[in-house]
Formats: sequence, C-alpha cells, structure tokens
Amino acid sequence: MKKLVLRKATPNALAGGVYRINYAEELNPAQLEAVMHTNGPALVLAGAGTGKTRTLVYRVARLVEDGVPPESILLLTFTRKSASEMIRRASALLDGRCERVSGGTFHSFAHATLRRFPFVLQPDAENGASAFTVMDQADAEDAMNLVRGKFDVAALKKRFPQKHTLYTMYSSAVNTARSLHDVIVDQYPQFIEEEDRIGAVIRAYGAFKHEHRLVDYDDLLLSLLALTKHDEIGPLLRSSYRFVMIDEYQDTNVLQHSIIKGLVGDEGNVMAVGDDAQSIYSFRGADVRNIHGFPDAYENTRLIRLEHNYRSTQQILHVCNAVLRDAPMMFEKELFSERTDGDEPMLISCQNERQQSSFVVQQILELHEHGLPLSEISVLFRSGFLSFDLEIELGKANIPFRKYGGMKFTEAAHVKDLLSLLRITVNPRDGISWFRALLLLQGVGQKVAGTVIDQLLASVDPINAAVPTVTGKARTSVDELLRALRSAMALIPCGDRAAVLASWYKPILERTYDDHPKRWKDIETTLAICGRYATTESFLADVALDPPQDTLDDIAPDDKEDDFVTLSTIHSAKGLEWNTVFLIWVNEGRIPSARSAESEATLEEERRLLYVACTRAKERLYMTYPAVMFEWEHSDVLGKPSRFLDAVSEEICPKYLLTEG
DNA sequence: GCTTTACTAGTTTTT
DNA sequence: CTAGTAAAGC
Repeated sequence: MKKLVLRKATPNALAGGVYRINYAEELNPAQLEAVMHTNGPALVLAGAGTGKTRTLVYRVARLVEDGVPPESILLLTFTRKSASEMIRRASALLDGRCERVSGGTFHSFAHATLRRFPFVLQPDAENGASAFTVMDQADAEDAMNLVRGKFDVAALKKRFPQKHTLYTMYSSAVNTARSLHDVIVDQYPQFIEEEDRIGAVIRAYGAFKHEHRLVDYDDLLLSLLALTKHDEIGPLLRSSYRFVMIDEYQDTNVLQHSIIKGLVGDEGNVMAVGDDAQSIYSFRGADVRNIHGFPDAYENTRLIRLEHNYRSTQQILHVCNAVLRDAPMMFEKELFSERTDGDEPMLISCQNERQQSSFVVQQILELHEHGLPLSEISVLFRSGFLSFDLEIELGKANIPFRKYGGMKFTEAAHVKDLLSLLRITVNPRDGISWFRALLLLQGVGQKVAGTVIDQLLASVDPINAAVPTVTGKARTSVDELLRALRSAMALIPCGDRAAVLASWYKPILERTYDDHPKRWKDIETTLAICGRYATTESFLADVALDPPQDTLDDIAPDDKEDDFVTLSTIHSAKGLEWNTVFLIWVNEGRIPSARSAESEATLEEERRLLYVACTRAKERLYMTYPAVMFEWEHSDVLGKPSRFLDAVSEEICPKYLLTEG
C-alpha cells in the first residue's frame, strides 16, 4: 500500500491539478519557463514586443491559481498606466481574483506605505499632525527657490545655480546614491567653487521641507528605503510581499535597486523584467548596470530570454535591428518575427514642418478611410513641443487626438492656484502653497507674503490664527482669503470644498487672464474630478503622483470621442503599440537632441530612444523629417536625417521626397 | 521699500 | 508659454 501524504490544499490542487488557463498552449517555451518559475530570483530579458507584459500577467495569474494570496504579490512598474493595465489583464484571466494584487509605481507604492507608517517620517509628529503634502517637481523647485532667496546669491559676482539646477543636483545625488560633491564635480564643474554654498542651500531646503511637512518625489523613495531597514516594519513588509515583480528594470536607479533588495530580503522571490536596449531614463538616475548586475546581486539568478517578437513585421524589425547594430551593449539581441507580410517602412523628407504636418494628416485620413481605427495610429516625437504644428493641423482636419507627455493639465498656472488653496486646507503648514495663494492677492508681493506666512505659521492653528498685521488693501484681501479657507474646511467632500475655493478664486482669474473663460473651464474640469473623491487628501495624493494625463482641451466634457489618434513623446509611449506609427522630426539635432551631443552615454541613450520608437509599430512605420528647420541662433538651417538612420539601408527602408501636387 | 508691469530670452525626456 | 529682470508706479 502506498504511503499517504497530506498536501496543502490550493485552489489548483482542489480543481484536480488542472489549471483553468492552459499555460503551455498560450505561451512559448521561454515565456512558460518564466511563468512557471516560483521561488528564487529570476531575470527575464525581454526584447521589445516579445510578450513581456503577457508573461508578467500570466505569472500573476499562475501564482494566484496556485493559491498565493493576490495581495502578497507586489507588482512594481514605472507608470500607473502599465500597472493598472497589467492588473486589469490578469483579472480578466481569472475573473477578478487578481484585482487585489499590490503595487503600482515605485512612488505611489512608497506613498501608500508611508501613509501606513507615518511616524518614521515624522518621529515628532503630534496628534493629528501627521499630514504631509507630496510636492511635484515644480513645487519642489519653488520651495528650493524660496530657500535660495534667503541666501544672498544676487550679490555674488559669479553665477549661482538656478532653482532647477539646484533641484537636479540634489535629486541626482539622491537617486544615484552619490555625494553632492561627486555630482557637482561630474556634472556641474562650473559650480565647483560654490560647492559649500550649494550644500548649504540644499540642507536648508531639507529643513524647510521638514518644517512645512512637505515631501518631494525623492523623499518618497528614501523613506521607503528607510522603512525596509526599520527593525519592525522591515520584516513586516518582507512577510507581506512574498513575490516581488518589477517591470522595466532597466530604468531603475540605484536607490530603487536598494529598495527592492530591502523588500525581498534573503528569500529572494524577485523577478525583474526588462530590456537593456530600452533604457531611456538615465537623466532620472536610471542605471543600466542594475539590470546587467542583477545576476551578481542575487545569487542563483535564473536567466530567461524572450526573443521572439510577436508585435511587428520583419520589415519593421530590420529597421529596429539596424538602428541598434552599432550600439555597444552587453546583452546581444536580434529580434525576429514570423510576420513577413508587411509594408516596407518609409523615410520621408519634407520641405518644412508645415508640409510634414500636412503629410501626416493626409495619411491618417487615408488610412482611416480604408478602415483603420484612429486608435491604431500614433504619432511619436522626441520632445513635447515638436507636435505643436501638427496639433493645429489635426484640429483643422477634425481628427480627434489625445496627447501624452509634455505639459500636464495640473501644471497650468490657474489649476495650480486652485490646488494650492486645496492643499492649505489639508496641510495648513504648507508654506509653498501659502506663498502661491498670497501672491494672488492685490497689494501682496513676495515681502508681504513672507511676513504673513511667518506670522501664520507661528501659530499652532494657522487657519484660525489672528489676522496678520498688514495694512491697507492687503489687509482686507488676506482677511477674505482666510475666511474662504475656513468655510472650505468646514466641508469634507473634496468637490464641495473645491467649489468654495473656486468661487473665491474666480474674480482673481478674471482679473489676471484675458482668456479667462477658457481657463475657467479648466477649473470646472478640476471641480468635476474633485467630485469623484471622498476626501481632499486622496485627491491631492493622486494629483501629485498620477496627474490626469489629458491636456487642457481634451478633457472638455463634449469630447467624449473614444476613437482618437495618440500623440505622444517617445518616453510616454514606452510599453505601448499601434498598427501604424508616424515618427516625426527624425532630424539630426532633434533625435539625438542637440543637448545630448556632449557625451557618448547621452548620445547612446538617444539611439535607444529611437529604437523604442520604431519598435512600437506593428505594421506600418513612417519616419518623416523637415529638410528645413528653424534654429534660434541662425534662423533657417538645412535639416538632415538622424545619424542613427545611417545604418538603415535603402533596401530596408526606402527614402522618399515629398513634393506638392 | 515694495509691488506691478513690460520686456526678453530660452525651451528634453518623468515620478 | 513662462521664468527672470529692469524700470515704472504706489
């Protein structure tokens, strides 16, 4: 008689050992290996279009089918879009069971964790004072500027770094785990002499944040790292998240690498997925060495390669491979596809920008007439402003489009004004928001605002403190602002609170901007979004970490079009795909951008950027460049195609000249 | 002394 | 489009 063994019942085992999903049938061998991998570290090197997302999604489903509680799976990605997309797809496989998977972006996960254990950030937090505000980069730079102003830098003979540069220095030091000294020597040698003063400003910035309970993006990551090292919380986190998966690992920086190490601990159930050829975030501290060094960082790493491309036709892959051919890289790869039925990609020389826009519009109309949905078409470009002319032309032709990247809704001055007011109601110690709000008032400039803030914040309860000692016109307006804030705070729902503040703000808006009707619409849009949130806290957290992507015009209520062309920066297009891709402005000086010419490393990043752009296309790829482009210094300049296209032969990608008529 | 206004110059990429 | 600056106005 055979010995009987007790096995832990899992849903899968109970179902007779049969998975609901037939993994072997739906995945190729390499994908299947990754999906079936359970314990220990694994690195999945996945070329563009090789089913990276699919693999992650199926692995989540497989773990859940094997009885792993969804909330103990942590899925970290770089954009909220891809995080929710993955969880949505996994849930679709297993009727909703995967919805409780933990994760999001590094920053949003850090934020959520921080809210769970706020005392680590503020050991001295009094009761009810645990509120903190997350600043976006613009806020952080404003804060830096405020602090900078307290140092008498205008009196210096030499130039002192601007707020943006100061913030970048600080952020770069944090994200690459280097000292400020090293950052200045490496990247800002012109400021070596001012090193001490720069250090002092940045320290003062840190003190300012602490004092006003402000947290910038880097603080979120730093605090998360601190939590993983905490005696009690560290082990708690490690036992909560048994399986950690990170998408786009090539874009992690040293700090994020340490966070992962801290979260995974010795057990090492970590799966990193990425493609070193698609590393395009080094300006944010991303370090390709993270993915290259992964097998060294985790002992016994299982290496899995996905090379079979399911997305694009071989004709398009020829171009992608050619772009990458001369790139120095550690993980060799050559993408291949079985789809050999496609059109050849085209490189098109246009006379000028106007003609380039007309061409794209004309082609879109034609493709659409032949039955291609607009949602299968995208236009990609290196920098946000490169699409301005095209946006006008698309508008004229009544082609609906949505733009990703570039200026965000919440970055518009008038929207930021309203957000500042809301922030004060949540965190009355938020000096940056006070400053912005006070400057709105007539008769209040930087000086008066400064004194008012000092007086208000001296009180435990700034909102209900006595009206500060200012005279004249400023007196009544400060009074009115305080009254508006008080009545707003009496209301809890975010929509109601925002409405009170918006009506206070309306006359200011009308006085300040000639185009106030258009801007008031944006305010109304903001109010509509506020209405979806129960509390102002949750609304503000989302705005800072996951701003509504839509640009100002698109979000208008009458624009409920769901078939639209996507306009996107290449950065924002990562991980996405379309049937037809127009890549505009493939000029030398645009990609690579003129600014990247300084070093080999930045230049190579531009090459990978072009690679990412080309690999988004499934069937058709049009690359266009204006033969004449406008430059600041010398008016018109002859435009020539990007140097990265030199390796792309006429055979792979025929060249065309666009002419009238 | 401080605020407001009028002007100029310089624009990568994102959490 | 907006941040920074110089000069005019209160």
